Amino acid sequence: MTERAHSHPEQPDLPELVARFRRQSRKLTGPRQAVLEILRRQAHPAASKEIFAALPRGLCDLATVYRALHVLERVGMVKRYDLGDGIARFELLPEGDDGHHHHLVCTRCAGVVEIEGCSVDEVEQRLAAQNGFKAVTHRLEFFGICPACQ
Amino acid sequence: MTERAHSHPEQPDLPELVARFRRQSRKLTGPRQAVLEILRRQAHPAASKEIFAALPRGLCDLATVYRALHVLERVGMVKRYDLGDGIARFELLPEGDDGHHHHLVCTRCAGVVEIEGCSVDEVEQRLAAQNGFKAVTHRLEFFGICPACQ
DNA sequence: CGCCAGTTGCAAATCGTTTGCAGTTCACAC
DNA sequence: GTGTGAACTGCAAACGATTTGCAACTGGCG
Repeated sequence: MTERAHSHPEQPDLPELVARFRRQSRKLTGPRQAVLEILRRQAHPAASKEIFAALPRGLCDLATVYRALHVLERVGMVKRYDLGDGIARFELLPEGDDGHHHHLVCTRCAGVVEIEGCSVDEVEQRLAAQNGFKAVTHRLEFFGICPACQ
Repeated sequence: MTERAHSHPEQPDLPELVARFRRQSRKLTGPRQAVLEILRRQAHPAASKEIFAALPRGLCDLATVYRALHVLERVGMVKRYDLGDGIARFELLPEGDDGHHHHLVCTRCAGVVEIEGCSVDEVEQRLAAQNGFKAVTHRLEFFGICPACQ
């Protein structure tokens, strides 16, 4: 399963991303720019290692990719997803968007379908009220077997 | 946050669990029985290490706890949860129940509230139909700040 | 009572991720 | 430009959860 269905119809271009990053008063280095460029082309959450592998050979160390992803997450340009295997995956975040959405993951081939919209918000509200919690959010991912794997 | 709210009102007793386990044609050993006994007393998902720590000192190796939990999971007596930190947690499963439910986790103190019921099933159905997926399930956990931590 | 597949302890191995440290470089000041 | 210091990077070692190889051990059936 490799389809890149209806997702991120219009990824921002590199210059725009770079500008956004600079606005956060961060140093724009080769590795960071390259990581942004890779993320820009991903239709689905990408693991650190995948990003590393997609980088021009030897551009930088794996540790640097991890550090770059942390910075990008901290400044809100990237969102971390946990798709159920213990591997962190990252997606570029549109400016000013919290990027809240979910995924449908094939448990056979690990293929991913992006799900737009989220209907759990009311539940969230109710839970917060009932339990006195603040700042309630949620993590929701779907798993199943995709057509190709059945 | 340590409250053990409205959860598992009636945990099965040890003999019953032991019988269930035996029915799966597994060897009932000291460590396994002890792990069941610990799980029986948990109101919330417990990490392998917590279970290990709660065991009579020196009863068995940590590796054995991991192995026991795997067996219990395989025979459907225990369910694994991922509460967002990279640590597996386990809850005893009532017989014949798939134990599907969710949790509300405090991001400050890691306290857990058990959530009963689940309203995502219709969404699940729709996703399966729309994407041609089979056997669709989901993983949903809520995070927030509990009253005591605010 | 004996056997042996299933279990266990122990230590070493994995795997994703993080970190200490010394050397390098970006971005702003002059 | 050129200098400078804070940020950044490479490398290798450290980490923490979990798994595994292997030899010794033990439930539970015959």
